[in-house]
Amino acid sequence: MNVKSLTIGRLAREVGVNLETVRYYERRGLLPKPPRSTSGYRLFPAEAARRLRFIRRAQELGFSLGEIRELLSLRVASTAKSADVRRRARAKITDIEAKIRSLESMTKTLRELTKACSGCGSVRDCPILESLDAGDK
Amino acid sequence: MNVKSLTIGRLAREVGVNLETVRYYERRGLLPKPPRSTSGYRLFPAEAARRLRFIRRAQELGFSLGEIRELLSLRVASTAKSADVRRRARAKITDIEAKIRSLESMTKTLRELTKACSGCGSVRDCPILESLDAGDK
DNA sequence: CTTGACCCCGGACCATGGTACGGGGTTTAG
DNA sequence: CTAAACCCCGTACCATGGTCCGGGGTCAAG
Repeated sequence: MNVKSLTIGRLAREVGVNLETVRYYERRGLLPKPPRSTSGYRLFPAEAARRLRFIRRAQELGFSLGEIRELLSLRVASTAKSADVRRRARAKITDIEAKIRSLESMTKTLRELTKACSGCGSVRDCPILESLDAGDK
Repeated sequence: MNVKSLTIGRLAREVGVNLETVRYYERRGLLPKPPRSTSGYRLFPAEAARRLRFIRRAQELGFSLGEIRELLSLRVASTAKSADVRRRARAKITDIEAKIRSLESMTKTLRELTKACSGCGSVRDCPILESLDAGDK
């Protein structure tokens, strides 16, 4: 209450997730355990909302909760050596760049598809459709 | 056997997935039902392997099997109107571009993190760590 | 001081995406 | 011709990521 804290219900509504999901993430260690009011209510700091949004965004990008925990731990690992954090961050960068390349090859193919089909009447006449799964890096 | 077909086991090994997974994808409509030998064995065309690799890659990028089926259907929808395929392809392009932007904001933050920390001895001294979840688009 | 909205917790339940099992036929190398 | 290796199918089981339930306490408005 001292600064500007959120109850679990407010937090969940603000971010647009189920209340139970917030508790679940806390159990799984993705959200730090918040302080409690005298009656036991969770009092989340405002930044918990940013963290929660980050988690959801990362999930949509194909990261598992375990991987997301790793990503988040990069900013929290106060005991780890800087060199270790850098190494792990670089590994993540490499992973993410591979994802970006895959996604770019998908959009490229899809763009060719929409362009090449502009003139066709029926899709069965479009040979370009054959190429969609060819984008192996 | 006529052209160059694969048994389910060969296909699975070639792509590096479990044999049961191939059957599962067939049930879910992600792989077209292959012709069968007289004794009932599946005889997959060589391109099934490409399709299977596409599926796995798309999964790593956060697409559900349902979404992947939609992506794949763009090249197969022989009854659909070209205009419809174009519309759906454009929608997918928009989705994918949003993913790319999210991933880019992640790598950007991670890169700042590795750069800014180059001089720090211990991570607790690095204020830049605070920024990791700030990349809201 | 009650009523409705909120919170607590543990445990049951659910959907997705597989993976394993097991009884039975097939194929192929020796 | 036989054993190993493969394939068939249906069904059961599993992990992940939630979601719901229900009995009970709490808080704020009227």
